[in-house]
Amino acid sequence: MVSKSKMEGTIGAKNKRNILAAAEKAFATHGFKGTSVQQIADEAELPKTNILYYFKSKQGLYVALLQDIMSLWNSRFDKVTSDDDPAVSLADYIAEKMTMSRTHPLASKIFAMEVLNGAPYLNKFFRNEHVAWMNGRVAIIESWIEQGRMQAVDPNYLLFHIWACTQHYADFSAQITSLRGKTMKRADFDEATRQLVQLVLTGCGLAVPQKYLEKAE
Amino acid sequence: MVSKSKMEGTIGAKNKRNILAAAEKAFATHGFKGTSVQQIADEAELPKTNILYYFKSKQGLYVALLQDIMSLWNSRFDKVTSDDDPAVSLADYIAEKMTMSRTHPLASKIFAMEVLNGAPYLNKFFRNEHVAWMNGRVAIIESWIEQGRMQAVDPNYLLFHIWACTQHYADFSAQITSLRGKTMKRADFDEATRQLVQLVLTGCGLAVPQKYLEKAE
DNA sequence: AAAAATGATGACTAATTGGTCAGGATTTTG
DNA sequence: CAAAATCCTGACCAATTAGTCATCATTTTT
Repeated sequence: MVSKSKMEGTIGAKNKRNILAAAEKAFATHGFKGTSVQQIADEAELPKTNILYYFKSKQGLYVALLQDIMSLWNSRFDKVTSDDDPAVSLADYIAEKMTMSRTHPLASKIFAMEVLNGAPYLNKFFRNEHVAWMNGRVAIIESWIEQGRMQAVDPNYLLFHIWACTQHYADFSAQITSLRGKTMKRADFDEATRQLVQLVLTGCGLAVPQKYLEKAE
Repeated sequence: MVSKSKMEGTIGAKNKRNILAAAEKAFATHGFKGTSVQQIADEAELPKTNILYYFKSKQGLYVALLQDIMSLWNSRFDKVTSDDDPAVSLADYIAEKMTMSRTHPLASKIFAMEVLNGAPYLNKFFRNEHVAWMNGRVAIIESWIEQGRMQAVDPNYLLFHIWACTQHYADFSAQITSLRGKTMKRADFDEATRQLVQLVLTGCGLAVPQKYLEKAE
């Protein structure tokens, strides 16, 4: 096989991925303090010392995982412009975030816990990239409003509310499952997406795009 | 003073309140595992053993605190009937929950953490009182819809979304503060409430009650 | 005021846990 | 194949921490 040379220690990379996946599961269920390196080792089926070999410390592993998670937050909404359609753009963004909650609930939970605890490892990120992102998106939404293409709502609060609702399905799944008596399946997420899109778009004086009106994608 | 006899060890009650307040602060900031009994003792300005004297164990203290917190969740919305006005009832409920996030953010955070971790101590509560409450409220909203007084939305998801948005202001305050560059003051909460009421009520095809339209209460 | 109940606390213990280290195995490179 | 780099791990250690216990102090009750 020729595909090895500079392929960056395939063995190490594989182990790191395995450890990160195990850490995600453990940290999401028990928090940073509540998770022992031994638990992660058991989950990864590796001896504890091997975890510390690849990541200098428990904290180092946690920070690496957090970075991994933040990179998942990228979205098509990042590139929306004031020429795009507000209804479609917002609806798609909501749907995208709902999909994230369905497919990466653990990542969402770890992020939530980090923020709950005052975001000690994210404050730098928040104050830099994140503020810039926010300013950009707020400007787009404001331009839609100026163009008379949607109701005058405060874009900041609108975004907060979209995040709150979409992330809720991952973060509060225990409560939702108890109340419904059954877990949220793919179809339930689709219905929740439709309900949320309807609520938000109607609330912004926008027509709901066709594809969010019925049982289809 | 005559008011002592069966007043249930005023001294003990006072200490318990003090300890619970200290525990709330500590648990909200560091989670259950991340908080040591010593930290709570320091916060309460009492020797550690005194904490263990009043509450049998760290877990016992945590459970007592959790019960305290759950009792805060009671609301006027619990008693709303199908004869009440949907717009006013929902708007007031949203406002009430927003006030809770402003005045009891620590309680909200502890609840959120508990649910994030799978709600091990709340599952019983969820399956009993909480499900009953939910069924009752869903029935009321459905009756409003049948009476043609509001849009046909799924009441379950509507309630999830109201909780998500209102609690978000307590649970994610670190992120919100970073993005805004300043903390949410009373006036900001009022504005957020107005924005959310407008979003949800309009989204449900309801007119926004007068008192949520301008800068007044 | 004696007795009983409640409140208070320092000293100690057993268990957990993050991390080190020395030495060995395996893989990659020259 | 030899050397270098990377990978692997058992044994061990120091720090933290929940909880116990014996003892003493204060308050309440009789």
